[in-house]
Amino acid sequence: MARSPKMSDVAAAVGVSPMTVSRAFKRDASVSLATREKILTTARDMGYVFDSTASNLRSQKTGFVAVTIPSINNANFADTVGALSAQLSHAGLQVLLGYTNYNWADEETLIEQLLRRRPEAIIVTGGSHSERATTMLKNAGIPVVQIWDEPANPVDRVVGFSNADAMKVMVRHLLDQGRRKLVFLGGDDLSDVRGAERRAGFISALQDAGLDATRLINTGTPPVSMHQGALAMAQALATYPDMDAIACVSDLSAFGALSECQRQGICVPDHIAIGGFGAYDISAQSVPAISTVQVHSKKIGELAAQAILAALDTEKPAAPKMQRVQPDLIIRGSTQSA
Amino acid sequence: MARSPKMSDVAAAVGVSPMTVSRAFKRDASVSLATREKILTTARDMGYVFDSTASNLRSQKTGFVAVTIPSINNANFADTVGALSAQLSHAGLQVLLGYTNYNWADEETLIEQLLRRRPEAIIVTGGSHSERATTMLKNAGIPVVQIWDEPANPVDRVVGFSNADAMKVMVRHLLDQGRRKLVFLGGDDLSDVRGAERRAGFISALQDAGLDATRLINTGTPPVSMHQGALAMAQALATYPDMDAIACVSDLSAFGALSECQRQGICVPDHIAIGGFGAYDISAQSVPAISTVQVHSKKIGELAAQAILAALDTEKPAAPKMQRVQPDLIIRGSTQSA
DNA sequence: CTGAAAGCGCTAACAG
DNA sequence: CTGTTAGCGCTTTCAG
Repeated sequence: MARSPKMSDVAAAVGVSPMTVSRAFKRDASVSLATREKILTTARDMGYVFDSTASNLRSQKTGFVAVTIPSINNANFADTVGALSAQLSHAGLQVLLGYTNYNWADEETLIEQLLRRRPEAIIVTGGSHSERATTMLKNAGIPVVQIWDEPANPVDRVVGFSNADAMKVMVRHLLDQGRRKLVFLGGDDLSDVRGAERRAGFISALQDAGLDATRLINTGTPPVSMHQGALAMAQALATYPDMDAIACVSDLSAFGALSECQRQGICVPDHIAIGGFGAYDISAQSVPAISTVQVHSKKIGELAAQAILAALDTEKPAAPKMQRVQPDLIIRGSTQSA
Repeated sequence: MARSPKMSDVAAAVGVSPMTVSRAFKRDASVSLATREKILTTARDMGYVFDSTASNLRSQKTGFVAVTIPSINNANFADTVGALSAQLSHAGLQVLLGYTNYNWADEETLIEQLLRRRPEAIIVTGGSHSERATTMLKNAGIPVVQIWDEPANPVDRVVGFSNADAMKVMVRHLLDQGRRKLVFLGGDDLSDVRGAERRAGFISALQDAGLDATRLINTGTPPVSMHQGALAMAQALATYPDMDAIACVSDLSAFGALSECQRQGICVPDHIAIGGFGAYDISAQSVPAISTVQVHSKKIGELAAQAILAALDTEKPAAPKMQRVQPDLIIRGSTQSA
């Protein structure tokens, strides 16, 4: 197969200048209807494929928005990215996605790799990064949005919430149900910043209530799976036989905990109440359904996209730098008798 | 903030030619150790960020591998993409991901968008596409890998399996357990090619056994959620009160079906056996655990990456065009009494 | 509405 | 090991 045709090849075939072909490929550019049609038909017949790499260099616009998430295999982040992609694609922007593996070093490398591609904006999950990563973000000269967190020192824009406060709401609900001997499952790993914040919220809420806040079960490195949740629940039951409630770092571990209870013949919620986090599908479908914290993953994606579009559109007034997407408590059977 | 520095700015600051700076940024290029170190330090101090867009144009290499999946929110495809990304990143290649929304028209647009970015290879999920999409893939002049399917007319390379055969194995297992009144859940939508194939496998296996193969429950457009699975199960129970087994298009719908049985007080597997598909985490953790078809999502990603790397490396001998990743039946409590 | 000239920032190719 | 020259394929800019 021969070298793939370029714009000048199409131009020669049609009998116009390359510039006219270039215009024919833009929505708004002024080209006569007949000429445009002829160009597009000819281009298609020749198998011409527009070369973005050249366009990007000359126009200094790539149409990329870089996005980092801890892991691709997480329904919450997937929802955020899905909403983000959908919104941005309307504006002709494409998501360039990368995974940090819940790891600062990987994140730093990733951010550098992504910035080399000259994205027009960058969205990072989380509010704490290595020093160099923070510097790179600050100096990138493009809009930066931190999501899924509420950083003390934001780099630029933020669309997030306080993971600690969200967990406090769940703990207070468990206390309202009369539970007093609470255990927390997960969030011990330093690399899982949001998990650690949820754990801190658990501790803080119990201390406020004057209750024992030291019952914490470790699950190791994130992501915390259903299976790890089940193992941790078995450990919790062995360590704290008098426990009457457990708050889990996510719905996945909560479901693992629930299934472990079922295997051991422990009744949920009568004997032990289980609280989840994240409003994954599983929490609505399990029997009993699991009470959880709805974090509005899609909404975060939508707002982040809008923040980007507003920042990129110099015509529009600046949007607020910080947008809080307040999580909601969803009460279900796992914490409340029928 | 001033215009971001370019290579020639770094070169001027260090007192070398831009070419030497360029070489300093390549792993293997020959530059004296002292010079390279000085260049890298100076570049960092200046906040220089290498510009891939220029490099891509000049060297005619982008380092991108385009990948299409139906939906980002699917643990199976996420596993495949995760394995793919990990393998390719070792070779300095970055995944450029796009979603087809289980839709041929969207896929066609997406493939065109991706090809404009000049990826060095493209991996598409599924083996059937619009005519124009197929043409674009064939003419792209880069390695193409179709995954998760076994197309009758492959475009180029394939890493997949027969969804119909995989479902047949599940149906035969149900028959071996003495079940005779089987229902299939899902796979009716034309856009879900793999679901439709599984359904075809169900029908074929039952016909081979001389049994009624007409008990099919529709679930509408993919992806089929847990909730849709539960609704469909309720419909199945109402329509076919004498059913003794149900084969589901995925573990998610199987879990929805299981939870619906639990809500209705129907015992699984004693009264009804439930078969899933995909070996999602949920199938191992539910009570009872769900028998499923393990499709080796990660392995598919790894082999696809290797196929790409082999195709890109002209030194290496050509890998086989078609690689079958045979699914395995996993038998658990949902189809077999303890 | 269309065209000509120049150049985006980097690197292939060649020279030393 | 280092430098020079030219140009990747498109689009900005300026003319007409």
